Amino acid sequence: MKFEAITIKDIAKALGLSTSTVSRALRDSYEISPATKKQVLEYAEQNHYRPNPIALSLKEKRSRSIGVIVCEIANSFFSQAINGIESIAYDKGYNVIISQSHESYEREVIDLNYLSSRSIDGLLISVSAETEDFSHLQALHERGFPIVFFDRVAESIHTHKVIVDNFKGAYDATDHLLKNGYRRIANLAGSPHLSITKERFNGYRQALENNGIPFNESYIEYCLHGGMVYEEVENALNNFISLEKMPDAIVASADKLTTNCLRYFKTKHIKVPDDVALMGFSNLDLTDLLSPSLSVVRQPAFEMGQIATELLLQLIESKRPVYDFQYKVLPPELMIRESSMKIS
Amino acid sequence: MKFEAITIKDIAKALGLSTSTVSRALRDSYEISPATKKQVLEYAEQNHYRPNPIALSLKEKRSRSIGVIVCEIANSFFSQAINGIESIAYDKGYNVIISQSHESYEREVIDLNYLSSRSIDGLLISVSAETEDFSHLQALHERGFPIVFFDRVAESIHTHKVIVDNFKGAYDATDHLLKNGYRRIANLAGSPHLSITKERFNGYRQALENNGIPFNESYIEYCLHGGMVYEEVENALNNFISLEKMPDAIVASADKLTTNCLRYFKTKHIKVPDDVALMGFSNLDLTDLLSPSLSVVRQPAFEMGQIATELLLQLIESKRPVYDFQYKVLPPELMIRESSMKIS
DNA sequence: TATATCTACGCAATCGTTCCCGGCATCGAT
DNA sequence: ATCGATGCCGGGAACGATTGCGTAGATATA
Repeated sequence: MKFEAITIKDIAKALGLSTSTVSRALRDSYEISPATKKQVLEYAEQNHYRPNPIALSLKEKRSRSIGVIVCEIANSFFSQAINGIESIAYDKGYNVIISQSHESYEREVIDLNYLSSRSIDGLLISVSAETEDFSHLQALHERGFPIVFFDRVAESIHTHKVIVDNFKGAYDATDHLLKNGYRRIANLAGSPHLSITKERFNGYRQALENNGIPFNESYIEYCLHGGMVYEEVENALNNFISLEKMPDAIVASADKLTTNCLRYFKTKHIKVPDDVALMGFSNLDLTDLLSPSLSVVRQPAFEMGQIATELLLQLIESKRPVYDFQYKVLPPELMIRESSMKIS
Repeated sequence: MKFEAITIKDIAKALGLSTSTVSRALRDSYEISPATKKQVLEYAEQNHYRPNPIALSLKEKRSRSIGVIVCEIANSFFSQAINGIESIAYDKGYNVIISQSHESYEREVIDLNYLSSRSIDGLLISVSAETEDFSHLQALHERGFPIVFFDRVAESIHTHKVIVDNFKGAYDATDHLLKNGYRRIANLAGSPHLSITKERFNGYRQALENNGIPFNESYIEYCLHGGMVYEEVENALNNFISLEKMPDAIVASADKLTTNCLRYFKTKHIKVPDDVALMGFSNLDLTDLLSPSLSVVRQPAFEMGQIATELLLQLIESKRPVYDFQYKVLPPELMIRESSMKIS
């Protein structure tokens, strides 16, 4: 099925004018007589003329659209971040093209190639859990392509980055559990390749240390797919509960880890927080309705999306190369509920 | 910051060839000598040459991208549907551009104008809760632009549509509540403009009728924003509980209605299902972890996205106008849990 | 040797739009 | 009457890639 839209040429032919005149009339140029303008404008209106954005992109060498690569949009944190991205992009007249890596490195590379071949003016990315090698991004960045990282960043690439204070988030969560009497606190961590996993682990560890609790190697388990696959959470938790000294509390380092953790305990009839307390990173809107209601570390996802987009557009619209990159760190928010209640 | 990518012209100039030769060499044409091909291919590889998709779009009069308009991506049903859309589009080499209407008619019109001005080859849409007037879509459709509706359809527009059997979903949910002993069943409905709201209401009403229960006008409340705004759910439920004969069960017709309903009851310390049972449409992955766990009508969102996309691509790639449109109705799935337990 | 055939490339148009450059009227001033 | 200014408009190149057609030069055939 062909959808042939009207062009400036069609208008010119119909009205016996040149394309230049029509173009100028449509852009309200002073060089065109009011009569001609009126004629052109009316004809364009009647025939639903819309400038072809593709032709404009070709001429202007910009598409006025930005690409976004995240692991999953069906993840509260990312869908909220995307809302933030969209809110800014929309205001500035940019289109947003979203791709999902589904936590796969291979897919991330494909998405990147797809997007970067000049159909987007810049990229916002939160790397996949599998990604260890950042050379695909590095290469693009070196050739001057605008890239801004948010949440999961590539430390080796020197550009704008927007993250939450993951150290503080994990520190505060762990500290809160300690204050509530828990002593054997485990860390259910995401992919070891991710910057956020390391930062969160460091916060967790520092809180233990500051409270005089020695770090126990068997109290950390990594989930390569960040909790996307239930079995990997199941295995990790099986390991925890089969320890002689089973943990009495868990700090989960990602959204899916937190909820799948709860699902595991429910399945195994392990009571939260009586048998084991739970506190995790999550941006779900429903954590207050869960059973038990979940104590969480919440990230300002919407704001992160907004700030990252502002930085990207700034990069895109800058006349000269930018070397002064920003590293924005936003505060997380602790929301205390039932799952981390004081030990009785 | 400018990102100037290499073009076929640059290669031609560097190698002392014409652009035609370079183009043909890159496409492995038989007309080009092996030596030249090798030279061109190597130079292109070294300099990261990628064909400019915008130039190709201009020439081929197609962008190989499709637009999607939904109310919110931060909604399980839609994010799952988008995953389905993406899975098919990706396989067929199409880009997906997502826009959110945020349940606003005005925003939907803007999104549509933005997308339709030839930067997309076709559109998948689930209309906003506010939308009563479909002329913006009608106009586009009449001019031959490929459109496929899913979930929330415009009845008056004759094109492919993919929905779930909303009547059956609501019928079965209501019937289930009746079988479990509930008699005063209310319907917390979404926007009265939406096709799905009407279909679900009809299912609800028919189930009552078939079980010999008269329909009570005060047992239906509409929420114009489909539950997006908590206050509107609050008002509706305030009306229900202030009735002399308060409902003993509620059928909620949308995701946000269902969860906000639960939130309301939790806030008011109304016990579910002891004081009032709850059953709703929802595609959340966490309904089993809520307190109480929720009985829901689940839609095959992923499959809906896939089917809608297949139909759209079929429309886009069809050589001649299509007049034989499909109306796919998929079965919903009832998931029974605690919130609709048998009356004791 | 003259003609036909084939190889390997270049020219130019095309997609829709913008914009520089130019040009033809008309008008007022000298 | 001539000149400059101004108003109004058209021609054509450019953006990047593809492709039908033309053709120079080499080789093969008669």
